[in-house]
Amino acid sequence: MNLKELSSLLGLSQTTVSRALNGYSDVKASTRARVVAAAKEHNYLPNSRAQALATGRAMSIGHIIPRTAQHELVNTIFADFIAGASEAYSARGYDLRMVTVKDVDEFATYERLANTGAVDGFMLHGPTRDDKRIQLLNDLKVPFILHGRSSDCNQPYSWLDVNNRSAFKRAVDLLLDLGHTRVALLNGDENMDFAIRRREGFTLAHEQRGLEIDPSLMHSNEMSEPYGFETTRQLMALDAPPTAIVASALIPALGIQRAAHELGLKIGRDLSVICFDDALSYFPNGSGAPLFTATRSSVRDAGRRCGTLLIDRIEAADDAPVVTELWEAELVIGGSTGPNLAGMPRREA
Amino acid sequence: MNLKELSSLLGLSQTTVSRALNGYSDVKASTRARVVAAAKEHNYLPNSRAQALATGRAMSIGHIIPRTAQHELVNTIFADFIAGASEAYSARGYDLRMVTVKDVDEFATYERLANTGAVDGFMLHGPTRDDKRIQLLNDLKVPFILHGRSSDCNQPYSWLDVNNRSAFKRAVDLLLDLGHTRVALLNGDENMDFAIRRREGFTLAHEQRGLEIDPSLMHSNEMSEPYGFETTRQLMALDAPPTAIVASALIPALGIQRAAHELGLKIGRDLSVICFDDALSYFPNGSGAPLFTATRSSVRDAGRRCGTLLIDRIEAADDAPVVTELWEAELVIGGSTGPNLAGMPRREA
DNA sequence: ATCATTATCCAAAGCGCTTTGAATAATTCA
DNA sequence: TGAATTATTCAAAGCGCTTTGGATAATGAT
Repeated sequence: MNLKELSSLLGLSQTTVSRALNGYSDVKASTRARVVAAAKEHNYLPNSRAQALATGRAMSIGHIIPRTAQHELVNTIFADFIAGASEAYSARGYDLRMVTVKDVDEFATYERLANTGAVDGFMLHGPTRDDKRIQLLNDLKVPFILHGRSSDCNQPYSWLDVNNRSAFKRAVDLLLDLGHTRVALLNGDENMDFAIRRREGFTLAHEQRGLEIDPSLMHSNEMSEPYGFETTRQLMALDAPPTAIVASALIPALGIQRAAHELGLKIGRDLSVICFDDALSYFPNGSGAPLFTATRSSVRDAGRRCGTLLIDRIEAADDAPVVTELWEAELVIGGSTGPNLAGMPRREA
Repeated sequence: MNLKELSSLLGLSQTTVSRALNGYSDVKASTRARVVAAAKEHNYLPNSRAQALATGRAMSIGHIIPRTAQHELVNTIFADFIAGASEAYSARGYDLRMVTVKDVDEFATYERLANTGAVDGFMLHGPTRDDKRIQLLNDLKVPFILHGRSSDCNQPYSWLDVNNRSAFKRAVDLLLDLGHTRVALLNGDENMDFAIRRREGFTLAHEQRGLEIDPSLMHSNEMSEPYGFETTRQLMALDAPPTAIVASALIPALGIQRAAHELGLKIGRDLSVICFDDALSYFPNGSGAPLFTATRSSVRDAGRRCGTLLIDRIEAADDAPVVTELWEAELVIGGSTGPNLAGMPRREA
């Protein structure tokens, strides 16, 4: 059933039927009612390809995921983020078009999707320092929003970010207040902007108290469980091991925990741990009381909000000013932090 | 730049330019070369909305994700699966259209996407016993494929599944061979078909040796870390606790591990654990030697293969026979399994 | 040299919708 | 009552591609 058939069935023009269905005010109420009823009865739905061509709107948002050997963006955090974004899209009649590409094709893919009109806008994941996608998309004049920010980028752009610097500063402050003096950092990949800012917060907290940071305590990598595990073993084998660790995510924190257990260290007593908790739905930070002390911000909520902001931009005038939103993470106290005991963790052979 | 502009620029008809670009043999080689060069030079790309309307092909695959209060499909496993599928799509020029819907709207959304021609086919996630989506999509005459199977469904359908029954049977066989007699099951949500089959394998292994299963050893839930943790605590508090556990995923296995540590039990000595390992890229089962003994099958590979099979079906004749593929999981021996010591795990106060 | 092929190219007709610009009918105003 | 509004409806022109069904020119066969 298409428009033509439906309208001839009703004895009306395609124009009237189309306008009736699209809520224009220039069709009589009784006519609209007839049309709507007939559409429902015959299960008529406008062909979205034709609609897209006629309106110039694809009603879809592009998410481009680069594939590389080492860097894996399709991860847990990403999954929750798009779940949130997708909720926002559905609510506004848009949907999510996801394409994974070899990293070398990434730019070309943005260009293709924009120039072929396959999408109305882009969601940008995992921005790096001075992310070149920003300039590209500004030049292409296509709406987009960053989840995160891009340090050292002097182009205008819209973003939503959690205050990673203050989150990590607060985490370190808490540990220093507890008497810890050797705090390790298990950061994410420091090509990523969020990791850069987290390191800044980590550093700032130390600086404000006039503390030097031992470079051997600072690590950066993809946030996997083995990364947490192995780095912790390495750290604890140092001549002066840390008494506390700040980790960039719950997953490496689990690795830290495993290493601690193996070494006979009790988390929260012999070793304090604070992690960033993205509040992933299927990977809660404990049930009830938080397992880990954490700086928490729901990445799913962020996705939902980013989706809404992006669609607002798509539907706004081309020259609408950029929007920015900075979220503060919440600091939740769990069982993984405690005072520094005697300046050295208790060791058991 | 559109077709019309490009062709007038070249002094050719739209027909010829279009056919040149689409590789038809009725255009002179030198003409094609000119056209291709000009297209490249002017950065011409056909408008995909117009193309979709003219060809009747959306070049996109639908993934519909229901949202419910309890059941969360957008999880880790799902993320890796779509990453794989998406690779297959990109390779064939398709992309992935994902929409999350309230569970009550799920069927209507399949219908809408199919009837509006927004997608060319569907990927079905997380099939249940007698999954009603199969009949719906068969009636709609739209290509689709299941990742998994649907017990008790007598409709024809294409699927790719890992042999969950044999995987769990082998896991239990191994434990029984090691002398364990009380083996617990931490299954996934038993509304899901994969969980049903895993339980069958679990049961079958016992039956073949004439062993009764204590119902209090069998659990079923969403596969989260706290689920593994709490269930293990519960199990170990029984009068006759199990000496081995089979878990449906790595994530609850981590919870098992945490509980074991808390109880002073050493995994692989006091408590044996085997889990199903979906080989998630960012959540490896240890690095190097496997952490857990596991039945392993890459869900990402499955996604890639499902994507290819689905596109094959989309591009094949409407009456092409269904395709099915059953993968055997690999059994990898890690450090989490060992012989049953004295029939009772060592307990430490 | 004539007719049948083959190689190239193109005009025009869709694909199924939205939207513009008018036409017509119904009301309102003076 | 006649002019001016206002309310409804519609024919036709796109949107930018692909594809059908010829044309026309070049080549081959007889």
